[in-house]
Amino acid sequence: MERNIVTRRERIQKASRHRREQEKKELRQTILKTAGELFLEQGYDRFSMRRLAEEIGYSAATLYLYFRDKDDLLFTVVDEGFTRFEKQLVEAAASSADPWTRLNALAQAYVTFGLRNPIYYQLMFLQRVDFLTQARAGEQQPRLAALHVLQDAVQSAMDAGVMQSGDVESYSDALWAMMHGIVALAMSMPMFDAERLQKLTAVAREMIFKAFSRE
Amino acid sequence: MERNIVTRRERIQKASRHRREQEKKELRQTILKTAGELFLEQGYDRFSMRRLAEEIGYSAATLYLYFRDKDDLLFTVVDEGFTRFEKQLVEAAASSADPWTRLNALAQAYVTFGLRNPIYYQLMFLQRVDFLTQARAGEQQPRLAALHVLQDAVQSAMDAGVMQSGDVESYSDALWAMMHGIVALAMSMPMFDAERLQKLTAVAREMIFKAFSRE
Amino acid sequence: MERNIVTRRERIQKASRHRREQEKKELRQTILKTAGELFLEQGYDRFSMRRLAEEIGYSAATLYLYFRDKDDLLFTVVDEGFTRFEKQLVEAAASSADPWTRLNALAQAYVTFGLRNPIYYQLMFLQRVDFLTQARAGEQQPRLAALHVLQDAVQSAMDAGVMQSGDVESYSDALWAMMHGIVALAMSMPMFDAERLQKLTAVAREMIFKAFSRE
Amino acid sequence: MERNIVTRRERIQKASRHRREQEKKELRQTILKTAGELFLEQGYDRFSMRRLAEEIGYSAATLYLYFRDKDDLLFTVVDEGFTRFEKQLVEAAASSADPWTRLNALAQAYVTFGLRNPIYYQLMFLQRVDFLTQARAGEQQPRLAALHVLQDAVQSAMDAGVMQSGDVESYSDALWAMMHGIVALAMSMPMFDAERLQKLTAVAREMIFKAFSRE
DNA sequence: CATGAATGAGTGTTCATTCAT
DNA sequence: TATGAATGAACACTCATTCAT
Repeated sequence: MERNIVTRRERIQKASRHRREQEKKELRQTILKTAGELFLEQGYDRFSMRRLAEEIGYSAATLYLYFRDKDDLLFTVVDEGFTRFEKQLVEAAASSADPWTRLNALAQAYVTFGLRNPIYYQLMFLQRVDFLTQARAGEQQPRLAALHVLQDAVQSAMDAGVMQSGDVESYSDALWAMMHGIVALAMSMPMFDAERLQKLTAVAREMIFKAFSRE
Repeated sequence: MERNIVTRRERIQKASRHRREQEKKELRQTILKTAGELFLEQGYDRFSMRRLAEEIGYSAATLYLYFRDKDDLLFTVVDEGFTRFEKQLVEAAASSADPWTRLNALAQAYVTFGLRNPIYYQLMFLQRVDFLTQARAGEQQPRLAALHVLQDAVQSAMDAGVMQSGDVESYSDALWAMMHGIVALAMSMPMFDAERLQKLTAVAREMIFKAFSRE
Repeated sequence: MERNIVTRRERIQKASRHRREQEKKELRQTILKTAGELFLEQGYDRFSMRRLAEEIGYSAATLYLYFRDKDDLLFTVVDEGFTRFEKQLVEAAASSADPWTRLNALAQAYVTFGLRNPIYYQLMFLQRVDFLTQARAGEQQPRLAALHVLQDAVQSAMDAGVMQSGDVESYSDALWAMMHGIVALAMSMPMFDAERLQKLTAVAREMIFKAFSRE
Repeated sequence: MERNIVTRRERIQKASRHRREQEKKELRQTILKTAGELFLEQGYDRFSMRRLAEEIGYSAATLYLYFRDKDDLLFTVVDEGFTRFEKQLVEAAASSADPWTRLNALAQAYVTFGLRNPIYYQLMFLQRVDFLTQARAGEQQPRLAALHVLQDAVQSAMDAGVMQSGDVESYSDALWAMMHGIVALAMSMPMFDAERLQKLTAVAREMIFKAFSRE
C-alpha cells in the first residue's frame, strides 16, 4: 500500500512536473510570439521589456525567468525566425525535381518569407545583423545554414546544365542580393504598393531567367 | 585720422565677425561629422545627443545652438547624404553619351556611394527611411530626385534601342533592388570581404547585361 | 498536515501581500503629503519630481510607480483636496436646520478649509485652476459640486424668506468672491496675522448679514 | 577756435549722450512692455528670458544690461504695475468730494484695474506676492501704499458719517477681500463670462452699500 | 514560479546666466 | 552698447535590470 501511495505520489509529481514544464514552454512561446507582434506594431525602437510584459499580462521580472536579458530574448526571436526561414526554403527546394524550377521556387519562397514575416526579416537581416554571426554560448547553430540551401540549388542547377556555370558562391550571392533588395525596399519604402511590387518581382524573375538560364 | 580709426575698427569687427562665422560653420561640420562616426561605430540606437556632445567636447546644450533638435540634426546628415548621392549619380550619368555605358556607370556609382558612405547610406535608405518622404518645413526638396536619374537612364537606354523595352519604372526598380541589395548585404554582413564583394558585383553587372541589353 | 502547511503558507502570503499593499498605500500617502509640503515651503514653481523624490528618500523613478506623471500626482492632490473640501461643506450645510445659520456655517467652513489647508486651496483655486474643469480619464467627477452646496444653501435661504431674494447664482457668486478673497489674502499676504484676520472675518460676517438677511 | 571746436565737440557729445540715454530708457520700456505681453499671452510659467529677448529682437545677453537678473526684471514689472495701480486709485479717490461716492469709485477702479491689467494683477497679487514685502536694495518703496488710499477713503467716509463707523483697517480689509475675490475669480475661472461677472459686481456693489452705508 | 518594488543610468530638451569680443 | 557662443543645472520621463519575498 505504501508503495502504491508513493507510486501515486510519484505519478502525480511527474504529471505535475510535466504540466509545469509544458506551461513553462507555453509561456516562453507566448512571450516570443507577443514580442514579435510588438515589433510589428510598434517598431524596433519602441519595443521594451516593460511593454512586452504588460502585453502578456505578466510582470516584467517574469521575463527574466525565461530570458537572461533583452538581447537573449531578441536572439531567440531571431533564432525562431531563422528556423522558420530555413524550413520554408527547404520546403521550396524540395518542391520540385527540376533544378531550375527549384531555384525559382526558392527565390519565390525567400521573398514571400520576407514579406509575410517582416518582423523576423527586419530583425534577422536588417536590425540585428550582429546576431547573424553570434552564437549563443555553448550552442553551435549556423544561422546562415538557410542560405546554403540557395547555394546548393545553384550548384545543382549548374551541375544539371540548366544554369550557366560559374562561381557558385558569387551567383548565389547575386541572387541573394536581388531578393534582399526587393524585400528591403518593399518593406520600408512607402511607395512600393502591391502593384508596383508585383511588377518588380515579375521583372526580377524574368531578369534572373535571362541572365542565368542556359538555353 | 578719425575716419581711419573708424575704418580700422570696422575692418577688425568685420574680420572678427567673419572669423566667428567661419568657426561656427566649422563646428557645425564637426558635429555632423562626429555624429556620422558615432553612427558607424556604435549603431543608430546607441547614438544620443549627450554622447555626441561629449565626443566633440562641448556641452549637450551647445548642440541645440546648431540644430533645433535631434531630428533636425539627423535630417541634416541625411540631406547632405542625398545631396552627395545625387551629385555622384548625376556625374555618372553625364560621364558617357552611350546610354548603356551610362547605365553601367550609374549602377557602379550607386554601389560605390553606398560602400564609401555607409553612414549616409544607412541613414538614407535603412534607418531613417521616413526622412525620404519628409521635407523640412519651408523647403521643398524631393529627396528621391536622385532616383529619377536612374529612371531617366533606363528610359533613354530603351529609347536608344540598346535596352530591351518594357515598363520603365519596373525595370528601374529591379536595378534599384539589385544595387540596394548589394550595398545592404555588403554593409552589414561581415562575410562580405572585398574579394567576395568584388565577385558579386561582377556577376551582378553581367547579370544586368544579359537580362537587359538588346543584342 | 499538508493542508495545514498549505493553509499556513497561504496565510503568510496573504499577510505579506496585505502588508505590502499597506506599505504601498502608505508610501503613496507620504508622496502626496510631502508634495504638499514642498508646495507650501518652496512654492508651486520650485516643485519638481526630482526634489520630491529626494525629499522622500526615493529615486525619481519610484514616483512613477505611484503616479503616471507629474500632472497625475498634482491632480490627485487636488482631487483629495476637493473631496475634503466638499465633505466639510456638506457637513457644515447639515449642521443646522435654520437656513440662515446654515449659510453662516458654510461660509465659516469655506474659510476654515482654506486657512487650514493652504496647500490644497492654493492648488485647487489658485495655481491649478485648470484642473477645476478637467476630469481624469474615465472618471466623471464634477469638481465644482462643492460649490453647488453653496448655491443650494442660498436658494433655500431665499425660499425660507430669511434671505433677500434675487438671482441665486449671483448672490452665491458674491459670497464665493468674498470668501475666496479672504482666504487668498490671508494665505499670501504676510501682514494678515491671526488678529487682523479674525477682525476681517468678523466684519465680513456682519457685512453678509446686513446685506443679505431679511428683517 | 580751438575752444569753439571743443565746445562743439562737447555739445555733440552731450547730445549724443542724451540720445543714448533716451534710447536706453526706451529699450528698457520696450523690454518691460513686451515682458508684460508675454505673460498675458503665454502665462507666467512659459515666460522666459530667451523668449522675451527673441520677441524684442535683441539677444538674451542684452537683457542683462538692463536688468540684473530675471527677478529684477519681474520686480520692475510689478513696480510699474503698482505705480499704475496707485495712480488709478488716487484718481478715483479724487473724482468726487462725496465720501461715499469716492468709496464706490475706488472699488470700481480696483476691479477695473484688475480686469484690464490681468498681467500686472497676477504678478502683483497672485504669482509674486513675495515682491509685495520686498524692496529693492537701497530703495524704500512701500508697495502697498496704494491700499492706504482705500483705508483713507474708509476713514473719511466714517468721519463724514455716511459710513457706519468701526475699525477702519478691518472694514478696509473686508472691501479689499471682496474686490480681490472678484478679480481673482473672474481672472482664472472660465465660467465667469462677461454677463455673470457683471451680475456679480452689481450684487457686490449692492452688498457693500447695504452693509456699510449709514442711512 | 512569479512579482512588486525599486533604481541607476539614461533620454531629449530648456533655462538663466556668463563672458570674451 | 550689444551679442554670439557657451554651459551647468535642471526638467519630466523611460528603460533594462535586480532582488527580497
